Amino acid sequence: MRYHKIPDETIRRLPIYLRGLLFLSEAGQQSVSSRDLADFLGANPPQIRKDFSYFGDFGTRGVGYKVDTLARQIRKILKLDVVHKAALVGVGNLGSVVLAYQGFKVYGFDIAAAFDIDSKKIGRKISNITIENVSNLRTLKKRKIDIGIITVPRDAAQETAEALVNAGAKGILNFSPCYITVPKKVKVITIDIAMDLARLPYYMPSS
Amino acid sequence: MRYHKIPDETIRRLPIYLRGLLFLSEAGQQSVSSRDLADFLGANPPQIRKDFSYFGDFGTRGVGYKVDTLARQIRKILKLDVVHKAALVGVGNLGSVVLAYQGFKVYGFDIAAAFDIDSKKIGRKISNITIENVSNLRTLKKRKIDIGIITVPRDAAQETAEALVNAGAKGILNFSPCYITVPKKVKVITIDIAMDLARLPYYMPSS
DNA sequence: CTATGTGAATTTATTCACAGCA
DNA sequence: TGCTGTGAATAAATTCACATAG
Repeated sequence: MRYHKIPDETIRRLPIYLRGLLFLSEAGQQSVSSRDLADFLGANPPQIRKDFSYFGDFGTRGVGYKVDTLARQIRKILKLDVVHKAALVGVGNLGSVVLAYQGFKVYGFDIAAAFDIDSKKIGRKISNITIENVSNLRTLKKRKIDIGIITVPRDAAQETAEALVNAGAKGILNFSPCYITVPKKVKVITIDIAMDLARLPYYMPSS
Repeated sequence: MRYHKIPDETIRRLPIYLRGLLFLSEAGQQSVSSRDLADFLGANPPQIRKDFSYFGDFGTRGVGYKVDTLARQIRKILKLDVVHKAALVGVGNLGSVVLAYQGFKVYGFDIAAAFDIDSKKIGRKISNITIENVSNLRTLKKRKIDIGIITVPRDAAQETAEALVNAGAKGILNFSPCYITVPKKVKVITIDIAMDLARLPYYMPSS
């Protein structure tokens, strides 16, 4: 293995591989070939092998990959091998669901705090998290929280992002349907499910 | 403009452009340059121009693009200029939120039906939709519903997909964290927000 | 003078074919 | 023999530079 710049597309796929490996591991499978994994995930084998090869020789020729070992390697590459604490801002409909969602845990995420601006919500508990006033955001650094999850209405997204960055957030998961500006060192990933749905008809046969 | 195969990446970006244009339109802006739109969306100007150029000459040199006209063009390209009826299967936590979500309407989507397997839920109403028994799925074609939204637990995702395809679905939005197999003519888009969150730490400075 | 539209150059990503190791 | 790892070939996407139209 020689030095290669790692394609962003490879990074985008690693969580998918990890998801599959965790499933196979739960199912008791110990070893998997690139072909089997590809079939399981709807991917293609050379792609998988090349993606892994950027990081080292993870497999055994003639055999395949050890499921658990590979999962651990990917976790490490993605820096998911340490717990990341996150704070959610905006406990409305969507925010409540994200807060209650259990699917983050397996990737090492712990939503450790929730904030809202509505005094009627403050003090209430959802999924064992007490909702705090947004003015408490400044306590994030002290609490070792470095990820922000934005589930406020669109108009408030930019200011929320800025508050999170000021409070020390290094990464932001933005559920508001808009672009937000942050300092370069902060990584933002925006999720807008309507955007995904919106390209479905293009690919659908016109009947 | 000559013939070009249209990149998938362009299709992926069109909804983002549309989102921005709709916002600008609401704000009363009539005209926009590729530079302004790029600034607003966090994109880059030549990219935007090239993307549009695949479909025709939408702009005016020296001036820019007419916001409303361009929005209408993109809608047409994405086939969002007709109403698409969708059926949601699995009215749990996530399903209820998706059902109540108003953000799809602006792109011409109408969640016209909801199904669940739990008899306690059947007959209840959410967002003016009465939850039906999944056995009613076979009525989809008659009701001109051609999009399925899967919000069932992972174990039930594949069978739900098959039921939807049998009922005539041409496109599926899958919220279950797994790959689902369908006939080639059916387009599936899978959304797994944990996948997006999972690549955030990789890009975050190690502090 | 401004901002689009686009061929050409460049960069990035995928696929292929097969050498190499268990 | 089987499946990985990878350089080379191919394909796809982005960026650039600038001719062109308003």
